[in-house]
Amino acid sequence: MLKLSKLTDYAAVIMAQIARDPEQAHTAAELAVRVSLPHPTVGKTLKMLSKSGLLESRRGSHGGYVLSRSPAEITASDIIAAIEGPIGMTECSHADGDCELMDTCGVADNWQRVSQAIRTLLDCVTLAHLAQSGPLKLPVQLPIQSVTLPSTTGAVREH
Amino acid sequence: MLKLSKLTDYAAVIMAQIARDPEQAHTAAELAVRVSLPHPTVGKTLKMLSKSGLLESRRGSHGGYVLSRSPAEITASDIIAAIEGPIGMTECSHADGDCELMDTCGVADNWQRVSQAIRTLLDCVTLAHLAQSGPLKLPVQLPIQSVTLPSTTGAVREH
DNA sequence: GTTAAAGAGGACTAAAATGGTCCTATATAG
DNA sequence: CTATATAGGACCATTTTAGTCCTCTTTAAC
Repeated sequence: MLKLSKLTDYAAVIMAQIARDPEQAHTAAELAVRVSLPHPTVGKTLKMLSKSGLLESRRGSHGGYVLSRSPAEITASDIIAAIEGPIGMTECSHADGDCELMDTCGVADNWQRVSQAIRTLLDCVTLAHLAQSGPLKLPVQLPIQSVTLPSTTGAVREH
Repeated sequence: MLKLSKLTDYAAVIMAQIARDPEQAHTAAELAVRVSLPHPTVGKTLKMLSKSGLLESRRGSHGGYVLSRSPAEITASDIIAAIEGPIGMTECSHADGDCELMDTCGVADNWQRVSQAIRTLLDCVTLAHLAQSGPLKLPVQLPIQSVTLPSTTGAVREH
């Protein structure tokens, strides 16, 4: 399924919520109500986002969270990485290269390229995009310039 | 992490192994040795791949598995979907729309666009690509023509 | 100062997904 | 008839994930 974890999903929703009112500081309690999720869970998510530097927190009375950068400067990659750690399709796509199947694997290099392509894609999607309420009519080509894949004779399929 | 499951990883390695010698029928036992994985696990993976139509099986003595299409016509999407089911980053990106948080979510549409982009990307990666042993020097631009994202004022970041 | 509101940090539990094994049935070649 | 394979599940152990809770610290207001 290549799915995001629930917490990551929550994180995106919460970040979008904050992005729609970026001046205010938002408390966990308030956000929990807005996104219809339990307070402790929202709190946990906010802590993670804060710890990875996507949010800034103010403690004490009148405290809460604000975005540490503008919505256009926070990417989907950032949010995913904040909750799930480094983005990669395989263990070996980022790790310290201690996969014992390296020699019999034979596909590691190419999976890494694909992982890189997905990272690039997610780098292009900003919180500003995500926070937009409805689907927009204006299509924009996604630039994936930095992505390269090995060429096989005619093996790129057309769809 | 946006990670593939181990079984999917195995599936890719196994498919690549078969793709490198596509004439022969390969038994689970033989492939298990080649990819240094336990026989039962390889067997399970092969069954899944066979059930989704990526492999054809011949039972009985002298049996085994062969690709049901050429390596250039089997995509990474196919392999992932065979093991993990439909590709999508969120529950709602393919399901029957019964997410109870729909109204407070506000990001569903855009996640679905991103999911679609990843699907398109993975559709462009074929088994022929994956089966290539080493990293290749010939870079090829990935065509992501069919992918569109909502446009926000200048919110697409350059990298 | 005291108090109330808020986040920080971590421990803990319950539930779900995943990985892996094994068993029985069925098909096929020789 | 027998040996060799896959088909199809059942099953269990492990890991991951989700979710809750408790205590500590910080801050603002009175």
